[in-house]
Amino acid sequence: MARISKISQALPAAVEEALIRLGRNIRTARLRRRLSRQDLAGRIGVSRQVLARIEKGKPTTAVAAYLGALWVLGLLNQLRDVADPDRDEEGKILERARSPKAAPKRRKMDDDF
Amino acid sequence: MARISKISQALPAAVEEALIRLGRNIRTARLRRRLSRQDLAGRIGVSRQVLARIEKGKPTTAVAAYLGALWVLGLLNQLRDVADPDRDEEGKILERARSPKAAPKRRKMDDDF
DNA sequence: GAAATACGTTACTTTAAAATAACATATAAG
DNA sequence: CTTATATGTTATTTTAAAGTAACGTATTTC
Repeated sequence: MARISKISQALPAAVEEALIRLGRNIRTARLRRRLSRQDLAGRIGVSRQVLARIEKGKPTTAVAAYLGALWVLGLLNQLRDVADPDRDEEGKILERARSPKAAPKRRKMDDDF
Repeated sequence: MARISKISQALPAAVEEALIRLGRNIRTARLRRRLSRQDLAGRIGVSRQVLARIEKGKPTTAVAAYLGALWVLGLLNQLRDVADPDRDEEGKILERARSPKAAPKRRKMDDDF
């Protein structure tokens, strides 16, 4: 980043929580696998300091570092469904409400005699 | 970032795919909600150029920007389970194998006559 | 006790991320 | 046709992210 990026200054509480939880989870998964910070960081391709920041949930760290950690730990697949359009019920409703494309027209038109 | 951060240079294919999919999903969710880039970016607290990078799945963008987008779109909750220790079956197995704490000891010891 | 390892913290340097602005085109609205 | 909006692209400046190194302490291993 750089230039503060307002988002990282005034971080929504929900985002901060999500980051801290994610970092903690990554740490737990690392310890269970008996990997040192140096080890995991090396496999991800970052320095051990960056991994330390990830485990603390630092908001300004590159997304690829987080995902790389998940990948090395074999947990990346759990990200597949996140924001999946098929599961976005609210979004689907909004879209339907907007474009009634191919409404189940019954026969011709005005056949509601 | 800065200083290249090896991770973003030689990005594992799986991570790249995950990022591209995530960006595409964010874009889809935005369009469904009839939000312009400017709009969504403003609510996240980043410039519209940064949102454009997110939707392209740029690996070097701050994790908070991605999560902020999910948050504004109401999709952040889907991240709760990612890397959840309770769901990390592999990790749990590894941990159990290491510390046989309270192994279901049958009665005393050496009672396998 | 000595040596090795893990991890936390700090400081410094290098590099690029993000903000901002200015330009473009495409499309929708008037 | 004109205007407004949305998006894409590029360039410049500012700022801090990441690498690196050097400290520290705690724990483990010999």
